[in-house]
Amino acid sequence: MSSQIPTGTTEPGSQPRYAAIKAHIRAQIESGEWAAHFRVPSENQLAHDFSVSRMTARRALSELTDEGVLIRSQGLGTFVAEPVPAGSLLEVRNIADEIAARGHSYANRILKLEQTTASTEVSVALGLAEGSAVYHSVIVHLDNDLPIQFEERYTNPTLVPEYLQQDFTAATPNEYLTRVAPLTEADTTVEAIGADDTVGEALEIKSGTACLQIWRRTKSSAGTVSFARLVHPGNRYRLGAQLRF
Amino acid sequence: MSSQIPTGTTEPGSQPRYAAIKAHIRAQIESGEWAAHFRVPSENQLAHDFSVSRMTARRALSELTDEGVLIRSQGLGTFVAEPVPAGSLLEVRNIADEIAARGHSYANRILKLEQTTASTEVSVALGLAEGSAVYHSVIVHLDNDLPIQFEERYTNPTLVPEYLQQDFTAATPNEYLTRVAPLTEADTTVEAIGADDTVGEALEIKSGTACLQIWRRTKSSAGTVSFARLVHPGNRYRLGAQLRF
DNA sequence: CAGTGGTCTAGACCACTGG
DNA sequence: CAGTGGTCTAGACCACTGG
Repeated sequence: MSSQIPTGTTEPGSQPRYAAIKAHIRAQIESGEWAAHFRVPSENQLAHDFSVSRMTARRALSELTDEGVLIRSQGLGTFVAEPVPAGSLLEVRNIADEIAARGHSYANRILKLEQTTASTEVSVALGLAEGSAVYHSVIVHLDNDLPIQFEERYTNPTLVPEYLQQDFTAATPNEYLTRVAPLTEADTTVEAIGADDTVGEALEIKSGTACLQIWRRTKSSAGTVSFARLVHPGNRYRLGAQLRF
Repeated sequence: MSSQIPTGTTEPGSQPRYAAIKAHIRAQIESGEWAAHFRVPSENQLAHDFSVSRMTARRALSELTDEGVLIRSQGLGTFVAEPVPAGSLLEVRNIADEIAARGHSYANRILKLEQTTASTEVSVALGLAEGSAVYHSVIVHLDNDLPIQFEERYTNPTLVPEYLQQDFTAATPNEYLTRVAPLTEADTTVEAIGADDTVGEALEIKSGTACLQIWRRTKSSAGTVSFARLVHPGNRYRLGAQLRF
């Protein structure tokens, strides 16, 4: 980092300077030198230490934040992030129970609870005509006050007419539905996505953060009960399964 | 975007300018105006259209690229990305067969095939003493020449002594292991991660891109055969399961 | 208040692609 | 060659946090 390099140029064959700074920070964390919650040097400090502009130091910190390695807070500083909890995959468990089983406190935020009309996707999933009335809820579930699941759910009003009258702060949709329309079948799809703006805001993470997105269609003996989209911040959740053959 | 705004300032209460540009691009894509493979305006064009500096236009394009919405190529331009394929979850299927089942061409790149010593994590997973000799392979699997899985695998040399002598361009590790040490049990963990630099390079995606990471420990009657880490680009892969109760 | 991160500018040089 | 995206600078103003 000592030789003079002209603007916008990188030494041939070497990595970009922001990448060198990222590597340095990762190395400190992996060696244990910088533990979780350790406050890493500020943008200005790194810019000085590595003889780069603040924008370049900033890029290193921003990318590591996007990658879940660091956490930034305006006015406070940048800190080393910490590891993750875990959930179940082959069962359809109630998130509140999962959290309680970990000995953590559970809470939620109800963002929407309304009747709406079925989009093409929702109508196909629930086996209803397009434009039919469906119930729609959006709830954020919190583990020790930290958002851990964004739940968007469409429910068949014929099978669960009382859905909108429930108090979901007391019992989650999963808990309620399991009681009134026992589960006989579930289709699940799992994928990784970058959070969009809506999800990012709800989960208090940056747009683009890697998230586990689970689509789940649940059926009871009477038909398809609901269609849910569950989004978990990648660094705050895992799914596990033990298979036997 | 017409009023003069001083440097570094945003109109109070409004979103940042890069966010406005992102929203505009998303709107074009969602309305169908810009289909997959459509070439979006260049950084300079957007900078001119929105009266911002190129760095600000660039930020909008970069973030959308990180989020899997766009694909960028130096010298060519920036293009609208397209939707995704899908795989299976409850079985342990051979990726080459999955790809063939979709009617696509399969190929792979063998990055490593070596003997090494077991780290703490690997020794625990395989039930060996720390520092024991283990076989290690790193292979990238391609679907129609597009990287779709980064497979890093540690194998127990006692149970599969011929592992390093195999030609994995002809039969994948999964295929070979299934033949010589039939599967009796598998532990699977699924999570979302942002790609690190190694994985990003191997999968030809940007560091930080959302990926599905699957940890899988496979056992046969004789013991734990191998411990694998499978990383899929989030926008190129899905896992599905149908559960019955 | 000084220090932090967040947004933004107007330039620069570079590697890479197609024609 | 002109046009594209990739890296980088040296400044600016801002909102926010703690003391």
